[in-house]
Amino acid sequence: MPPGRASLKVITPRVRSAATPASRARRAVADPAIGTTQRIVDSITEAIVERRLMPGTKLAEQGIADIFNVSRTLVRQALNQLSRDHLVTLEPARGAFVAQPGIAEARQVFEVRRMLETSLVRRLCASITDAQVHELRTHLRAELEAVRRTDVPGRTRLLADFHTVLARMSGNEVLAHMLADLLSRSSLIALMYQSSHSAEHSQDEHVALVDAIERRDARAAVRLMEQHLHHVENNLRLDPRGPDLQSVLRPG
Amino acid sequence: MPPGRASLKVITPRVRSAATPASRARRAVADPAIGTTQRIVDSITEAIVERRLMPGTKLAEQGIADIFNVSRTLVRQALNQLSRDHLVTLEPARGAFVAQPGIAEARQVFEVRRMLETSLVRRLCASITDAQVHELRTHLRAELEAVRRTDVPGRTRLLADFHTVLARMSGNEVLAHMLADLLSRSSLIALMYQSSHSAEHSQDEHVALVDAIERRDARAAVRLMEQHLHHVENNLRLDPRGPDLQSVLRPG
DNA sequence: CCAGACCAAAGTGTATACACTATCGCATAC
DNA sequence: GTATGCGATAGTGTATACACTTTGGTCTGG
Repeated sequence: MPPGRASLKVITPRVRSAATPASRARRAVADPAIGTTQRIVDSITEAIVERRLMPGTKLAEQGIADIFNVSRTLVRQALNQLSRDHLVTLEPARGAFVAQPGIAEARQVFEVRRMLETSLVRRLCASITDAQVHELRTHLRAELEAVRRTDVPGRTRLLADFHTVLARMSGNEVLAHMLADLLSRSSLIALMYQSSHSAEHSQDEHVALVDAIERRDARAAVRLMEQHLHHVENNLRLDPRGPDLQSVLRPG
Repeated sequence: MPPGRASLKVITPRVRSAATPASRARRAVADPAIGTTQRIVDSITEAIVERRLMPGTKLAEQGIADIFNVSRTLVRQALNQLSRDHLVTLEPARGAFVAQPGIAEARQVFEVRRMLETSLVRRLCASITDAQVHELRTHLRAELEAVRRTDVPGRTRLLADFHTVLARMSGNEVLAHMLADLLSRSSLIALMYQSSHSAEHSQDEHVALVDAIERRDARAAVRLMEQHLHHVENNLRLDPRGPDLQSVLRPG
């Protein structure tokens, strides 16, 4: 424990400004005017998605508390939230661990994503504006650049963000929240079962999808989204036998 | 505060059995071998869905803590979970209140339900077994009885449970969880904007839907589910002007 | 009589204390 | 040599303590 902590007692301004629950997991450190607990959640989320915390890693409360210079109380709150996001698993009286989604869960996540995202693009074809199409194009350019310069963490984030952007454009926040949940779980899944899925391929499919959306061709857009998600899923190592020893050997 | 509490100190057995996170909000009181926090969550959930706690009601931590004979710590955990379920709203430094979903949120919830549940029934038509159809029929009979004897809380619960049962039958737990979330929010919404939607009508539609599913007629099943959800939504008082004063007059 | 400042009571936010459980090493028995 | 049991340590689960914020009422000045 760091010395000389008693007199510090930094009083957080604690602004009550909407708190924007949508903007999570971006810029973890040094973000004032946001809840302390949320900062911890964001920090851990980022660490997990960026592969700095591997699945199965134990997250000891006191350790995290020391890092953030807070008490275990806030860390527990953060871990609780993360467990609701399915990014960590809470085992009673044993502690918190970075989640290890099993094969079944992975398939289920992708199935629900297909359900939601196909409906999403169909809806978007009817409601999207030219400005929004332009925004998508801008995003696609950023993706392409990240892929070209093989910026692995950047392209990973951008390729996932593409789906988040689509969800936000629907204007349906309930949908956007649920999809955000599924996307962070997908990140963990990709991380565990990733094989040789090429980023270029995903990027190409994103472009084709936006083309269809721009044409307001709902039928094609739905088909492209469905294919895209199938491709991503099928490029994972989700064979029953394989590197899933981890979930087989779990204490349960 | 109840007297003579110091020496009680009942030690909960704290069994580590799976904890079945799916089975929530059923039989709140006196359920051993389940977490204390979960008992509080279930209890409040039940109270909200059964209209014993009206939207906007303040949920003071110490008050709840006294009722359950626990410390505010556990109550806070419970309230945090409930806020993740969108059943209560947490206002910083002001407290927890039973949520008051606005009109926009209501429409969004129903839109996402249509996305998920139409896909759900399509999928069920391909995978459902005769035993599962039988289970659905049994549920429909229970609904019918509750409607016939005008058992209002019972029929409300059964009509909502119908959708939960469908979700569980898909075998997709991720989907089931998300739908459970949307259903509890729908309960709150119905509670706030309920007009004259007749329970008989919903029950009829459930029967027609199961008929289509039994025939494995995906096209019809999807259409019936879509219509059903539209009917439920359209029978709410979701006009911009109207009894939504509550959300208009909210402190924000 | 109304407006604004001030004060007390109540309630939330965070830290800390304490009880209990799991884990791991080590000793002992077989 | 392996297995079983015991004890020390670390870590989680819950309660309590305390600081700060909100809130409602009262008092004072206009």
